[in-house]
Amino acid sequence: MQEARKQFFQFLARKKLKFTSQRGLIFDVFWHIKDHVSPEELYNAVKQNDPRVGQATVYRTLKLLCESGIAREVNFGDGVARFEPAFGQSHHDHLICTNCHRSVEVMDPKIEKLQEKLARDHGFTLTGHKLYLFGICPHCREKAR
Amino acid sequence: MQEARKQFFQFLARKKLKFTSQRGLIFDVFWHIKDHVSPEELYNAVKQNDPRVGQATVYRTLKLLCESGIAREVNFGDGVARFEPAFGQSHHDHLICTNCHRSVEVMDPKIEKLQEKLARDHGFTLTGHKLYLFGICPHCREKAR
DNA sequence: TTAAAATTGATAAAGACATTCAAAATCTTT
DNA sequence: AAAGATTTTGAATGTCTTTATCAATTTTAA
Repeated sequence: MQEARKQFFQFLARKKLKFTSQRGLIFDVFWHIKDHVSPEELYNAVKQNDPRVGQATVYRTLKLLCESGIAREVNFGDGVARFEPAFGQSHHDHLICTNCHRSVEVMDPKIEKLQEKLARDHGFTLTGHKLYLFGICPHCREKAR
Repeated sequence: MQEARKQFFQFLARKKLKFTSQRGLIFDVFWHIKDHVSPEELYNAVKQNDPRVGQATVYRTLKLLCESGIAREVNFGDGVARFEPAFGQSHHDHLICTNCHRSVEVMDPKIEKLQEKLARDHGFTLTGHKLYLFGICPHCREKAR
């Protein structure tokens, strides 16, 4: 059994939540996609495996996945929440093309360090952050010419 | 007349949009608050000056304020859009307490520079960014003990 | 002043997500 | 393994934010 799956089950056990086939299925489908999905996209993917699963269950399970550290919510500013695998994935931020809306995962340890320091300087204990860089990707810039 | 107001009017003129009393009032109230406001908060504040203004107009004007560079949208992840003055204000990001939801404006030129570089390294032309730092503020940490 | 065009406000609509609740599934105890 | 307690589920409904519609009004250019 994969590490992530185990972690999710352990989380459920710790919280005294029940292990249902729906939760297992939603985890599997989510984990298999390996990309950002909106709740609706995930719901559609899950339905292909079991059409009887309701979308409320997908929303509920997505919340559990986040709480257990398996998923992470990202928000590109288009009014739709998106979720991506967080467990075992190295942390990263997003560089988003405002033209074609595609995103690239980026990461700079120096920025992370400075964020820590910035928070500390204000007396905060940093628990997380979200950084979105918006710009025009090379592809769109090329096309614009 | 204030600089910001002038900029807003010039924006309207440039876009061949009309100068209405509502737009003037919404600008004034927004500018006077000098803090993040949700559309609803702004709507309520505007109503105190003129109860006949509709909330659709507030939403519409808020969009214009953003387009004209007067306002900037921020999103603390609580499902409500918030807007803050952007004109004449130096750029900053937000450090948000996940416990009491209060926010502090922060800024680090080194981080800004590194963001530029990060985008450039991926061939992107950076047009903007949003950075949210989440943590526990000194006040809440103290109370927790 | 008048006509063309944009704007307004009330209302309805859309869209994402949360809640409700009876039925079903899971877990615990025996 | 049966029963009882408890949680979860799915369908429907509700809520909340934001957007669209449209007739009436206001602004602006001529």
